[in-house]
Formats: sequence, structure tokens, C-alpha cells
Amino acid sequence: MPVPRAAERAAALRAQLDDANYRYHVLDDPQISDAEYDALLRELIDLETADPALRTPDSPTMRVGAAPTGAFAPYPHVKPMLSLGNAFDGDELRAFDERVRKLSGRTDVAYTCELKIDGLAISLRYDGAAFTGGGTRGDGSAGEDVTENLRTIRSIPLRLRGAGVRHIDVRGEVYFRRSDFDALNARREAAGLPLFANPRNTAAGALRQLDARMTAERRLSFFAYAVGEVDADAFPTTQFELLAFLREQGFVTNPHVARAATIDDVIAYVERWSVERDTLDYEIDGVVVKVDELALQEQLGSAGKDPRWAIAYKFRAREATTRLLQIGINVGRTGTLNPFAVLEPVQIGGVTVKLASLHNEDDIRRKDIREGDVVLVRRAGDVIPEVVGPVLSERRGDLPVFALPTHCPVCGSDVDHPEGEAMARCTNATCPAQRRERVRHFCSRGAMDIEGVGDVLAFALVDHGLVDDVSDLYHLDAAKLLTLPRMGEKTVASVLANIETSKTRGLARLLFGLGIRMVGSQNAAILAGDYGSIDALAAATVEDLIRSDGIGEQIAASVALFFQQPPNRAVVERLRAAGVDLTAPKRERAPVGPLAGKSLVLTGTLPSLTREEATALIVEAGGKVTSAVSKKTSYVVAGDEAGTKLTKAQELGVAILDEGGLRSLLAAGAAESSV
DNA sequence: CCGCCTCGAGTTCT
DNA sequence: CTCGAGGCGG
Repeated sequence: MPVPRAAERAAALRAQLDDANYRYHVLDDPQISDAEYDALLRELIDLETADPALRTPDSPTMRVGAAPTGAFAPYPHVKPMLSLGNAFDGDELRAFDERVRKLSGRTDVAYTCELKIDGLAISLRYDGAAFTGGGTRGDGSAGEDVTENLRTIRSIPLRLRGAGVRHIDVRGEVYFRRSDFDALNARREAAGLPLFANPRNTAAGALRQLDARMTAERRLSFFAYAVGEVDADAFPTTQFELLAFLREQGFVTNPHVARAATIDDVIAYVERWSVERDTLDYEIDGVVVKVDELALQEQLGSAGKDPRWAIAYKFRAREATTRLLQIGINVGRTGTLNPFAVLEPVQIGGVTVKLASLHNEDDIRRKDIREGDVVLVRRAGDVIPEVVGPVLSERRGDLPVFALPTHCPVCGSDVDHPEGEAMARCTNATCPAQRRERVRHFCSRGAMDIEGVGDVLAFALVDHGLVDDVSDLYHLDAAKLLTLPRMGEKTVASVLANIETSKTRGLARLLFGLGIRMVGSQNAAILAGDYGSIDALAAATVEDLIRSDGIGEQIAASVALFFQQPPNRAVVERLRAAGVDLTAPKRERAPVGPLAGKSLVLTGTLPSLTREEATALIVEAGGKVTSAVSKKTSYVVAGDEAGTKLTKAQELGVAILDEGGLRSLLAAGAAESSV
């Protein structure tokens, strides 16, 4: 028999803790601190530990999580949990509205609009006022019993607050707050554990933990939005009031609900949230639209599986899960082994994604990505596909940990992977893959800009033995080119003409095109400007080279090494013999113009200028175009569909221009200089 | 020696 | 666009 005094105290503590929880989660108006809450909880745990008879199923102490159970029992839904039909644009919403009005015979139907939380649908059962169990959606008629795990979620009340309810099934969404998810990942990173890919899958995994203590640590949240079977004295008549009723009972409902008098209001709501979705602390994947009147819902009923009184508007997906079929390896022009993902094709944001970069071996290991995994794929900056990570809950059996090959997949040479470096390299400079890539790079737009020689022709030239190194491009003739597949007289003539034109591109582009390690377009321009000719540069020592701005020991050593190697010297001589311009104008005096000394960053698409044209105008005005935004950036020129650079500029307080702003800046200087 | 700034290298899809 | 890493100023 429990000691009466202790029983009283336990009951008081329970009431106090429930109340604190309700104030914190539902009212968002905490009256006691987290520390005080913890102290009360501690006291209750101690009482219950001393006398287990004091323990009740709805005690807040149950939230810390019970010990592991074997497996999940089935959880039948007396009233099935519905799935909703989808709409992807305004027209489909209008069609839905028309059907509703036609079937109901009404001229006007009001709707409630609710954010569609990207989490897991669950059902909670209350008998009397006490929480007695809950389960996942499953196939709609039965899911899994995850009662112990649900108990750990603070925003799920363990007792109803209102009177008059004898039984109720409450439906809603379990989800992960972004802030809680980020905090969890930060802790995992500190502990050296692989990071979770996204909040939704992590929430799913947490809810299916066999050990509820693990679930408790994850800090899941819950929004209630519907009711299944119910037996109560009084019940609301609209969806909007139903949400208020759920709040009165102690549930958290999403604050961004709206009542829409017409379908136009619904569409306005959808458009607003498709833009503002990123401002929320949780992820949403659409909007749920329901006929507001519950009686009308009943009347409309369902067609097959889907109710006729509700529809889910889905935002365009930004990420998706798919199977990682294989990890392939590309060999880059510098010999780097670049792993890439071969994916089961999947639609993301309107395009089919089949491939994605995987960066390097360490990255794959850190994310614990394995061949055969189901992976989460996202389009970084809404463009370039990226594998975020594996969905661990989908992993079946033992998949092998990824390891880079020790020999080049193309030529079989040894692979060099220096300690502490991210990239592994094929050690064979004459590796066919490297040769192909070097020729392609030489002909590319930023380098010698040889029109007509893209990936396909560059590879064909190397593969057919017409070109071994870049100097061979200038010793081609029509007869040789005609031996290649898909090359006719006309194409050959144009390619030869374009190769001829490229001879005058100048030293900066040539140096970049040669593909010297650590010499990209910028360093190439600096060296060309400082030395004026390839002979002067080839004669420079490391000590000479490091005097150039931005050139340190490593880059200097790389340049010097390049010109020491006989094959490279031979390439230079053959280029000279062909009449390729190996000189550059020596660096002109300090830049002048309205943008002298300014550095600008371009992002997005400008209305009437290409990126190249804008860059040329800025350079002409004495300015510099760089790729990343920092405190030193003078202006960010933002066009349509600007990406993360615009956000960064706002964060750092860097001035932002549109195309007009850029033009007036250029014009201002032109006016001055003409005076 | 650390932290910031830049640059290099590789990348997807239509 | 991303990540890695070299250069350099504090």
C-alpha cells in the first residue's frame, strides 16, 4: 500500500508537471524554468522508484522512455487513417472545388487550409482522460503500436484537459523541429558519429526505436489535426473549431491554419506558403485543404481510398529518396579519382536525376553511404544533385563499407592517396582518362575556347590516336579528321578554322589550358601579366615565382616542376612551331575606372547580360569578379533566381545591386572620365 | 598559428 | 554550387 502522504505528493507533482508541459507546448507561455521542471520531475521519479505502486500509466515520468521491447505489436485503426488525393497546381485545386460544389449542390463551400507537415502520421487513443496507446498509420487500417515511444513526446498530453470525453482517437503528425534536428546532428558530429540526413527520416527512425529511451533523447514534436473514433458529450461542427477543441484538450495544433471562404483564398494561401516555407522551424511538403463543415464532409464521403472532401496540395519536391545502385569512379584531368553515385532514376523538382557527385572517399565514409543503400538526394542550390546521406532505417543486412580502388580503374596504375589529403590520384600522367580530360579542358570555353571541340570530339581525337597532347591539335589536317565517325567536309573545315583562330588567345588562356596543377584562370592571368612570355616564365625559379601576388611556395613549385619536365617542354616547342601566341601584354598600370579596386560577385541570371558580358564590363571598369562573397566584397550583383550568395551578402551586409544598379555604376565612371 | 579570403577542380541536366 | 586547400594578414 502506498504511503498516503507520498501518494498525495505524487499526484500534486503530476498535476504540476502536466500543467507546466501544457503551458510550454500549447500556450507557449512557460511559467517555470527548465531547471525547475527537471527538479519536479526528479522528485516524482524518486517517489515512484521508492514505491512503484505510485506509478501510473499517465505519469510524466513515463516520458523518459521505457526499456526495450521485443518488436512492435500491430495497432489496428477502428476508423481507417485516410490518405489524400494530390493536387500540384491551382487548376487542380479549382477542379477539386468544382467537384465538391457539384456533389454538395452548394454554390459556396468554405475550406480550412493547414500546412502539411513533413513527418509521420500517427493515431493516439484516449480512454476517459488518459492516454492509453498509439500507433503509426501503416496501411491505414493497421499500423505498429509505438505507445512507449509516443509517451516520450512532450507535446503529446498524457491526460486530456477538458471534461466530457469518454473516448477519442486523435490523429496528427510527429515531426522533428529543424532546431532540434540541427542540435542532434551537432552532438553527433562532436561524438564522431555519422550525421542524420533529414528530419523526416530521422523522426521515422526515432519512432521505430525498440528502446524508448532512445526516442526520448531525440526530442520529437507533435501537431494534432484530426479525430478518428470519438465518444464525447459535445463535439464541434467544423474542422476549424475541431482544432480549437483539440487545443482545449491539451494538444498542440499548427498555428498557421486559415479559413478560406473561396478556392481563390485557398490558392493565395498555397502560394504564400510555397514561398515562406523556409521561415518555419519544421519542414512542410504542401498544404492540406479540407471542407470546413464536418457534416458536409460526411455527406461527401469517399471515393475508393481517398475522401472527396479533402485534398493535399504538394509543393514541388526538392529532395527524394532512391536506391544507390552503384558507386562509379571518374578519373579527372589531374588524375583525381572522383566517385559518383549511379542512382535509380528519380524525379526531383521536375527533372529526372540519375547521377550525383560523391566528392571523395572520406565524405562517403563520413556520411556512411554504401552501395545498395536507399539514399536521400537533393538538388544543391536547386540545381546540382547531391547525395545527402543514407536512410539507415531502410538498410537491409550487411552492406560493404565503401573503399576506393587501389589501382586506377582506367589504366591500372597505382593510386596515390597521401595521408591527410582528401583526393586520391592516378599516378600515371599518360593515363588515357587524364589525356582525354586534358584535351577537353584545353579546348573549353575558359581556356582556348575552340568551338566545335567539346567532350565528344576531344575524346574521339584522343581515343583514335590523332591527339596525344594538346600541341597535336595544331598539327591536324582534314584527311585525318575525316577518318573520325560523324565528321564530314563542312564540320572538318569549321573545326580546323576554329583551331586556327585559337592560336591568338594569348598566354593567360594558354597557361590555364595547359592544366598546370594549382594554376587556374586567376593564377594563370597573374603569371601571364607578370612574365609576359612563356619563355620568361619557364626560366623563372621558385624564388622568382613567389614574388607574384597570390603565388606561394606550393604553386611556385608546381609551375617550376611543370617546365622542368621534358614532355612539357616539348609541348611548348610544338605549340611555338605551330605559331601559337606564347606572349601576353605585361601587366598594365594599376587598374583605373569607376570600379578600380572593387571586387564584385555575380549571382543569378541578369535580364540583359550574360555572365561573361557582365564580367567583361566590370573588368573593363577596373573591377574584379570573384566567386565567393566575403566581407571584402564590394558589391553583389543579383539577378533572377539568385542563390545562396545573395543570402550571404545580406548576412554580411554587403551592398546588393541589380543590373540597373551595375549599369549606373559603370555609367557614372564613364561620365567622369569623359570630363 | 589561426582564421579569413580566394582559388582550383569537378559536377548535373536540358 | 560544393568542398578542399593554398596564401597571407593579424
